[in-house]
Amino acid sequence: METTRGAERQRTAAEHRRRELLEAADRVVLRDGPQASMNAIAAEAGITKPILYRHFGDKGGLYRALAQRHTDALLSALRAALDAPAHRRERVEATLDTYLAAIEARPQVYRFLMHPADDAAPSPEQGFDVGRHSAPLLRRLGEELGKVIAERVDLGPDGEQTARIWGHGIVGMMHAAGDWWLGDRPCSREQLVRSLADLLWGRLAEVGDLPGGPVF
Amino acid sequence: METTRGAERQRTAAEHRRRELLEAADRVVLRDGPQASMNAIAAEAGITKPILYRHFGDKGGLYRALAQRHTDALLSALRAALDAPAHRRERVEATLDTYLAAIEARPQVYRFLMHPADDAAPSPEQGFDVGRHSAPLLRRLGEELGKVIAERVDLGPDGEQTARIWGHGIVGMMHAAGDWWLGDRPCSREQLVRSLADLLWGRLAEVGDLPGGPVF
DNA sequence: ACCATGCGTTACCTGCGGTAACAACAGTCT
DNA sequence: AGACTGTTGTTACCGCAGGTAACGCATGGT
Repeated sequence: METTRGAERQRTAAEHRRRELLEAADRVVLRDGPQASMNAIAAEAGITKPILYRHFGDKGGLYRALAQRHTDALLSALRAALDAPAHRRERVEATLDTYLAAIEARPQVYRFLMHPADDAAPSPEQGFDVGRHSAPLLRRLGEELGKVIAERVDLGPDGEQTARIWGHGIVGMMHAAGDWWLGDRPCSREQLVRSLADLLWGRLAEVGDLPGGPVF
Repeated sequence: METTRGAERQRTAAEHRRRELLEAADRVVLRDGPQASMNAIAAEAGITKPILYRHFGDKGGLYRALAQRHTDALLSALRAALDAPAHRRERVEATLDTYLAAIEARPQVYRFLMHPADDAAPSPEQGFDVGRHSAPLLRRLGEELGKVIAERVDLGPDGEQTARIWGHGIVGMMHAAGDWWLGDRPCSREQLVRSLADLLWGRLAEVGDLPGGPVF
């Protein structure tokens, strides 16, 4: 019964191949951005399209596999920042800074993760399928952060719901501010981090009106 | 010299035509989502592709024109909420609610605005052009809100910078939370609005730790 | 009468995602 | 050994998208 060992060897070989293909895809995405074509990826890997399709099914499959690697990496970095032994404010600042540093270091990857072209199947369903399309990374980050908040912070009844809302909200804040900052570079990373943390710390509620504002 | 009058009449006719085309495109986008094809739009308008291209240049042009209409509409609604004569907290809640109500009412339009396929030109520039691609609507909203904050709130030195950061951050928060909420519908709109406003009001900084958290 | 201009068409090109259909080679079973 | 099976790779193709060139046809100014 040599089949099992042979099958196993073939399986590990396939996984190895898969990793090679993903690395090639990575290089192309890093170069061409999110609209990298399957042809280009296949060429970079030194093979032709159908092999890619045999390994990943369709473009969405490849992109999902590719995205998961980076998402996992980013998530573990963020978790480290969230888990640091420090006060809450410092942890929040560290998390923001980790995210911003990551997108600053590899903008093309970030761009790919956030805007994976269209991916989603044509989905002839009539119902609103809004949401499934948009950057799975954002969703995952939001859910993850929501879980962490729910675990660590005492929000009373309905706390879990609130924590999820906050998780998605904070991630969205981080993302949009980071996206804008990465484009225009209007200030240093430190200042951006501090301002966002200030926002989360309720400074908006505390500061006074300027003259000429509404009467109330 | 009849040319001027004739030219003028033709110009207004062209503008009229343009509006008709935009309305047809609107209908198709409302039905097919953001991946509406030029062929489909032309068919809906009762004409053929080249006319569309003569009017709007390329797909990006049409989509930009289409987006601006909706963006303007949404922006004016938001401005109304921001300008209401009420306390800051109420204005913030009203703004959040206005946005959420809008995306709830017409998800396909919202989806189109946020993810206009690829739009951006192939841009052979080498430098990172990150940012220009992603939803111009988010940028515009962020800038707009930043301006309003800078006008109304006293943030001391560097206030304008801070206001812009906050503008983009808050808009991103609203957007991500709204996107998630629209997909999963985990709670009522009122609760979402209240939780987000709470977040902006610094509740994250105030609430206590749960037992079992980090030692610090 | 003439011709410039704008609206509209048909027919085409390119490049994409995706899929047959077939060639070559490994190891397996008898 | 030799037939059998499954994996790896190829070429050639389909359908559809965005985009364009070349041509008909009306209209209105000179």
